[in-house]
Amino acid sequence: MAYWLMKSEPTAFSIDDLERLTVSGWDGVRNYQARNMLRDQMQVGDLAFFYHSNSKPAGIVGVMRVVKAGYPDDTALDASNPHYDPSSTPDNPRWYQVDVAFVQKFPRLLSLAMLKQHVLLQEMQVLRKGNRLSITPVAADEWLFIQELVKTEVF
DNA sequence: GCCAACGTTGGC
DNA sequence: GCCAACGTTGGC
Repeated sequence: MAYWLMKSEPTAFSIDDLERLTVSGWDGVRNYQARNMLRDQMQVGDLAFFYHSNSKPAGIVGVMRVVKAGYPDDTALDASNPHYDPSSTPDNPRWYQVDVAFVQKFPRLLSLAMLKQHVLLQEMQVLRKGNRLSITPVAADEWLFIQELVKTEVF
Protein backbone atom coordinates (compact mmCIF):
# COMPACT_ATOMS: atom_id res chain seq x y z
CA MET A 1 0.00 0.00 0.00
CA ALA A 2 1.28 3.43 -0.91
CA TYR A 3 0.72 7.00 0.24
CA TRP A 4 0.08 10.01 -1.96
CA LEU A 5 -0.68 13.70 -1.90
CA MET A 6 -3.20 15.05 -4.38
CA LYS A 7 -3.83 18.72 -5.05
CA SER A 8 -7.05 20.38 -5.95
CA GLU A 9 -8.08 23.98 -6.02
CA PRO A 10 -10.92 24.11 -3.50
CA THR A 11 -12.90 26.46 -5.73
CA ALA A 12 -12.98 23.61 -8.27
CA PHE A 13 -13.25 20.62 -5.94
CA SER A 14 -12.77 20.71 -2.17
CA ILE A 15 -12.58 18.23 0.71
CA ASP A 16 -16.13 19.30 1.58
CA ASP A 17 -17.27 18.36 -1.92
CA LEU A 18 -15.71 14.94 -1.48
CA GLU A 19 -17.27 14.49 1.94
CA ARG A 20 -20.67 15.29 0.50
CA LEU A 21 -20.23 12.89 -2.44
CA THR A 22 -18.47 10.19 -0.38
CA VAL A 23 -16.83 8.88 -3.57
CA SER A 24 -15.64 10.80 -6.61
CA GLY A 25 -13.58 10.37 -9.74
CA TRP A 26 -10.27 12.26 -9.61
CA ASP A 27 -10.36 13.43 -13.19
CA GLY A 28 -9.03 16.36 -15.20
CA VAL A 29 -5.34 15.66 -14.58
CA ARG A 30 -3.45 16.80 -17.67
CA ASN A 31 0.17 16.22 -16.80
CA TYR A 32 2.11 13.18 -17.99
CA GLN A 33 4.00 12.51 -14.77
CA ALA A 34 0.81 12.62 -12.75
CA ARG A 35 -0.98 10.59 -15.42
CA ASN A 36 1.61 7.84 -15.13
CA MET A 37 1.07 7.60 -11.39
CA LEU A 38 -2.70 7.47 -11.83
CA ARG A 39 -2.44 4.82 -14.52
CA ASP A 40 0.43 2.66 -13.31
CA GLN A 41 1.01 3.05 -9.63
CA MET A 42 -2.04 3.95 -7.61
CA GLN A 43 -3.84 0.94 -6.21
CA VAL A 44 -7.07 0.28 -4.39
CA GLY A 45 -6.45 0.82 -0.70
CA ASP A 46 -3.77 3.46 -1.15
CA LEU A 47 -4.25 6.51 1.04
CA ALA A 48 -3.82 10.12 -0.04
CA PHE A 49 -3.70 13.51 1.58
CA PHE A 50 -6.16 15.98 0.11
CA TYR A 51 -4.29 19.24 -0.50
CA HIS A 52 -5.96 22.56 -1.18
CA SER A 53 -3.82 24.52 -3.63
CA ASN A 54 -4.15 28.13 -4.67
CA SER A 55 -6.01 28.88 -1.48
CA LYS A 56 -5.27 30.98 1.58
CA PRO A 57 -3.56 29.29 3.12
CA ALA A 58 -2.66 26.31 0.98
CA GLY A 59 -2.23 23.03 2.80
CA ILE A 60 -3.39 19.54 3.69
CA VAL A 61 -7.03 19.33 4.71
CA GLY A 62 -7.77 15.63 5.05
CA VAL A 63 -7.40 12.05 3.90
CA MET A 64 -8.97 9.97 1.15
CA ARG A 65 -8.64 6.40 -0.06
CA VAL A 66 -8.23 5.07 -3.58
CA VAL A 67 -11.24 2.86 -4.30
CA LYS A 68 -10.74 2.30 -8.01
CA ALA A 69 -7.38 2.01 -9.76
CA GLY A 70 -6.45 3.88 -12.93
CA TYR A 71 -8.87 3.91 -15.84
CA PRO A 72 -9.35 6.26 -18.81
CA ASP A 73 -10.51 9.78 -18.02
CA ASP A 74 -13.52 10.33 -20.24
CA THR A 75 -13.65 14.07 -19.58
CA ALA A 76 -10.86 14.25 -22.18
CA LEU A 77 -13.33 12.96 -24.80
CA ASP A 78 -16.10 15.40 -23.99
CA ALA A 79 -15.86 18.50 -26.17
CA SER A 80 -17.99 20.46 -23.73
CA ASN A 81 -15.72 19.67 -20.80
CA PRO A 82 -13.07 22.24 -19.84
CA HIS A 83 -10.53 19.40 -19.71
CA TYR A 84 -11.35 18.23 -23.23
CA ASP A 85 -8.32 17.04 -25.18
CA PRO A 86 -8.97 16.35 -28.88
CA SER A 87 -5.85 14.20 -29.11
CA SER A 88 -7.30 11.64 -26.71
CA THR A 89 -9.52 8.97 -28.27
CA PRO A 90 -11.55 6.03 -26.91
CA ASP A 91 -9.14 3.60 -28.60
CA ASN A 92 -6.09 5.40 -27.37
CA PRO A 93 -6.91 7.31 -24.20
CA ARG A 94 -4.25 9.79 -23.23
CA TRP A 95 -5.45 10.64 -19.72
CA TYR A 96 -6.35 8.53 -16.72
CA GLN A 97 -8.12 8.93 -13.41
CA VAL A 98 -8.76 7.00 -10.22
CA ASP A 99 -11.76 7.04 -7.90
CA VAL A 100 -11.28 8.24 -4.35
CA ALA A 101 -13.41 7.96 -1.22
CA PHE A 102 -13.63 10.43 1.64
CA VAL A 103 -11.89 9.19 4.79
CA GLN A 104 -11.35 12.15 7.08
CA LYS A 105 -11.34 15.93 7.22
CA PHE A 106 -8.73 17.29 9.61
CA PRO A 107 -9.96 19.57 12.42
CA ARG A 108 -7.63 22.21 11.02
CA LEU A 109 -5.74 22.76 7.83
CA LEU A 110 -2.02 21.90 7.98
CA SER A 111 -0.55 24.85 6.15
CA LEU A 112 2.37 24.67 3.80
CA ALA A 113 4.28 27.11 6.00
CA MET A 114 3.75 24.90 9.07
CA LEU A 115 4.76 21.72 7.28
CA LYS A 116 7.97 23.37 6.08
CA GLN A 117 9.04 23.95 9.68
CA HIS A 118 9.48 20.25 10.38
CA VAL A 119 12.89 18.76 9.66
CA LEU A 120 11.37 15.35 9.03
CA LEU A 121 9.33 16.73 6.16
CA GLN A 122 12.16 18.57 4.39
CA GLU A 123 12.27 16.02 1.59
CA MET A 124 8.55 16.04 0.89
CA GLN A 125 8.09 16.63 -2.80
CA VAL A 126 5.18 18.99 -2.39
CA LEU A 127 7.31 21.27 -0.21
CA ARG A 128 10.05 21.68 -2.77
CA LYS A 129 10.39 25.04 -4.40
CA GLY A 130 8.84 25.17 -7.81
CA ASN A 131 6.93 21.95 -7.34
CA ARG A 132 3.88 21.95 -9.57
CA LEU A 133 3.03 18.28 -9.77
CA SER A 134 -0.57 17.75 -8.65
CA ILE A 135 0.06 14.19 -7.49
CA THR A 136 3.15 13.24 -5.50
CA PRO A 137 4.16 10.16 -3.53
CA VAL A 138 4.43 10.51 0.23
CA ALA A 139 6.93 8.42 2.19
CA ALA A 140 5.58 6.23 4.99
CA ASP A 141 7.52 8.11 7.66
CA GLU A 142 6.22 11.43 6.33
CA TRP A 143 2.68 10.10 6.34
CA LEU A 144 2.91 8.88 9.93
CA PHE A 145 4.57 12.07 11.09
CA ILE A 146 1.80 14.20 9.64
CA GLN A 147 -0.84 11.96 11.22
CA GLU A 148 0.88 12.54 14.58
CA LEU A 149 0.85 16.29 13.96
CA VAL A 150 -2.90 16.14 13.47
CA LYS A 151 -3.31 14.28 16.78
CA THR A 152 -1.17 16.67 18.80
CA GLU A 153 -2.96 19.68 17.36
CA VAL A 154 -0.02 21.92 18.14
CA PHE A 155 -0.07 23.33 14.65
C1' DG B 1 -2.04 40.62 -9.21
C1' DC B 2 2.77 39.33 -9.61
C1' DC B 3 6.03 36.36 -11.13
C1' DA B 4 9.24 32.22 -10.61
C1' DA B 5 9.26 27.72 -12.00
C1' DC B 6 8.01 24.40 -14.89
C1' DG B 7 5.77 21.77 -18.91
C1' DT B 8 4.47 21.81 -23.69
C1' DT B 9 4.54 23.21 -28.41
C1' DG B 10 6.37 23.81 -32.76
C1' DG B 11 9.73 25.88 -36.06
C1' DC B 12 14.00 24.85 -37.68
C1' DG C 1 16.82 16.95 -31.30
C1' DC C 2 17.29 21.73 -29.86
C1' DC C 3 15.40 25.49 -27.73
C1' DA C 4 12.65 29.89 -27.85
C1' DA C 5 8.14 31.12 -27.06
C1' DC C 6 4.25 30.44 -24.79
C1' DG C 7 0.87 28.77 -21.32
C1' DT C 8 -0.03 27.16 -16.68
C1' DT C 9 0.61 26.44 -11.81
C1' DG C 10 0.54 28.07 -7.45
C1' DG C 11 2.76 30.52 -3.47
C1' DC C 12 3.00 34.93 -1.91
